[in-house]
Amino acid sequence: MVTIGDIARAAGVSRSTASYALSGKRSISAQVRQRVADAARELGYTPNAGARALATAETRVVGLLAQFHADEFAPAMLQYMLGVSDTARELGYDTLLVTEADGARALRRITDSRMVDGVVLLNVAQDDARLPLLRAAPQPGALVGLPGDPSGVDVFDLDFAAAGRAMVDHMHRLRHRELILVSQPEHVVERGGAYVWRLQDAVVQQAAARGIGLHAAFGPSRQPDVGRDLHALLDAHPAATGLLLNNEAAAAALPSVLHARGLRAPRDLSVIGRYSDEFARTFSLPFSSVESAPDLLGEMAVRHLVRRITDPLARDEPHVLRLVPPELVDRGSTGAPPTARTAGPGTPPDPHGQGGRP
Amino acid sequence: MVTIGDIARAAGVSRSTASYALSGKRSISAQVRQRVADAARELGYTPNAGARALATAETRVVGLLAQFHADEFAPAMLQYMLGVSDTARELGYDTLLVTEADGARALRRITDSRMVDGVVLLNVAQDDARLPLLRAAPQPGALVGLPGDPSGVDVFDLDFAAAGRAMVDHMHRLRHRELILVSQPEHVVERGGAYVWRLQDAVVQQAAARGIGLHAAFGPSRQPDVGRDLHALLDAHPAATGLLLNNEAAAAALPSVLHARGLRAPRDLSVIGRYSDEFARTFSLPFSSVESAPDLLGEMAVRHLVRRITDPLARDEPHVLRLVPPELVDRGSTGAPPTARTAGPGTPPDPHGQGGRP
DNA sequence: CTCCACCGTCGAACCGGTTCGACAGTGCTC
DNA sequence: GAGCACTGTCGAACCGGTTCGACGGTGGAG
Repeated sequence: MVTIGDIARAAGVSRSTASYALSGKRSISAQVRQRVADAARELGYTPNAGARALATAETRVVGLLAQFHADEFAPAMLQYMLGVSDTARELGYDTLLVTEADGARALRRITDSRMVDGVVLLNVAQDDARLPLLRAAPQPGALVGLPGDPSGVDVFDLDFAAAGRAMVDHMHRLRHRELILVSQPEHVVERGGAYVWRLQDAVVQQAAARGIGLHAAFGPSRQPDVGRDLHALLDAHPAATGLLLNNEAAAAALPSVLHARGLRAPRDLSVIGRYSDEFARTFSLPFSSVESAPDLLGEMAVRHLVRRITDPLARDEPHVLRLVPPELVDRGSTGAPPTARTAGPGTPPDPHGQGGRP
Repeated sequence: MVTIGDIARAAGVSRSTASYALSGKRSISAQVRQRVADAARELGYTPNAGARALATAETRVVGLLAQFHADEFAPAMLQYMLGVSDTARELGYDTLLVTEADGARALRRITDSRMVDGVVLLNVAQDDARLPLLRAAPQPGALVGLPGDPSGVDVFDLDFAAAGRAMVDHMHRLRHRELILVSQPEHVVERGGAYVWRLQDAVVQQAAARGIGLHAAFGPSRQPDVGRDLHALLDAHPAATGLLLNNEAAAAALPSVLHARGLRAPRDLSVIGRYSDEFARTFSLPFSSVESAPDLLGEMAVRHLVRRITDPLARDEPHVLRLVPPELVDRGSTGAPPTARTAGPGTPPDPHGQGGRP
């Protein structure tokens, strides 16, 4: 391999001069600078990353810790990963992807060995085992996902509570009186997927405040369960005229379910999901949704992370906790409720009698 | 940070002795070995990755080059990535994820700077710009995807030709006489996505050999185009009784299309896709499919790559080109053809008159 | 008892960069 | 014309590991 010594020899200068000529950290005569640049180009010189890391104590690599659980919807994760990776590259950083099941051990490995200058954690749980390690690590960290204790790191997430309220309010404005909410699988909640109940609690509260009947359920993340469960929910609550989905798999399965039941949105049922526009287009999902903005969140996390890495002043700034406001993308799947959801006989319009607002 | 010098001092030995005690590359007395191990554990010693890379000329990192094109179906890529990443970790390697648009430049960067010990290329095109660079690089490389010239690297891919023949033969055994094939968007082919025409050519040939009528079309990769195109195809070829899909987006959109037309598989139309079982479960796809085995392919690529990295004998072994045989996963979406696909009036059973086999 | 082999340990060199301090040479000021 | 500041370059040290060659000490063979 070609080293800086080779460049120096070719340019007829010392190694240190070659280094300064390339980095520009000291003034170097124009002739020497040119000779060094020419030599580097001709010999095809690329600095050895390990040697540079050793000398400068920085690697220009960020760690990306993604955890994949069997009961979660993996494809949604890809968009976060791309947001992180693309932004990192734009800022001159490479991305070390870690998908190890034991995220805490992996985090310790890459931080202790100084493989990375900073770390982005995806899919952060309420009480995330990786967090204490990250706080103790010498490298800064940024999270996508809000943990119970956000201290010591920069946190970025969708404002799930506001998203829940926006969903309910949208339905309320259209005069819906009874809604179904399908959340993520209960396992996700048990594991600490706080965003599930952040949205759910907000939906429940806002529905109560608006005098709207609400049926909240956890949905599976896989077929055929998720389709079966959707059928069961619609069977169980025939008076519900609106469906809120905080579950990508349920959204993906819903078109088949609706068609099987001869229902159409928004004629028979209004539907709002919570997923990205990219996701909707890729999977042919015709439902309005609260944009989850994975690429944006990944990008924000990396930008803040890199600022903390490179700007010595930024290292001691107070940590940010940024919840991006939800944006409802209208794909025309909501409208006024039908008088009764099914044309079938005897379905009462409001069997729950929760009444309207005063 | 704690270095091997700290360990050596704590254990009362020299740095070299500490190194040998930890690596076991020379015989060391049991007492010293124990003292060093204790010191390392108590002080929480982890070797500095950069220093080790500099000294040993290996990083224990593999590069993963994934290219995302706007007109391709991104989620399918995730499974390849996980296959690579998980297997690499199992073998003691970390994964440097590169999603840069200019894959050739990225490849040069990570190989020249010795950030990686080897490279896996995903989504390899017929005439892939990254390939000449990879052959010239000092690190070994493995591909997922078959290029025009597979020399100098290990290649792993699904046997798309065999997959095409298997699809046709399956339909032929069920006595279908007219089929539609939906491939990837034409842009994918133009860019060099050889797998598209490897499957398509095989389907065309095998159909001709079996005396089956075939309508081959490129499908878009996004909604709403893909749904519209499926409708148009079914309109244009009312006599076709079987549908072959080499296009994930089309498979994802098909359930809605079928329901909208009042068709059911396999009663009215037999369907075979080409995607992974994981993919089918995640996206609620009820169609039989040729398993594309992304995790397996990623795993094979990494295993061979690591063997070439670590085994000095393996470096000079002839390169392998492994096409894994297709496996048809039966989800019950194929059956005998109906006498006519639609119950509507006047659809001739075999308007193309290609006739059966002798 | 001597010689030799082997075991366990150490010091030094090396990997390929970066950076600090020194210093020769130049041009300016007074 | 002496003193000074500044510019451009160099040598050496350092980052934190690994590894080579040397060497003292021990035990066994002859």
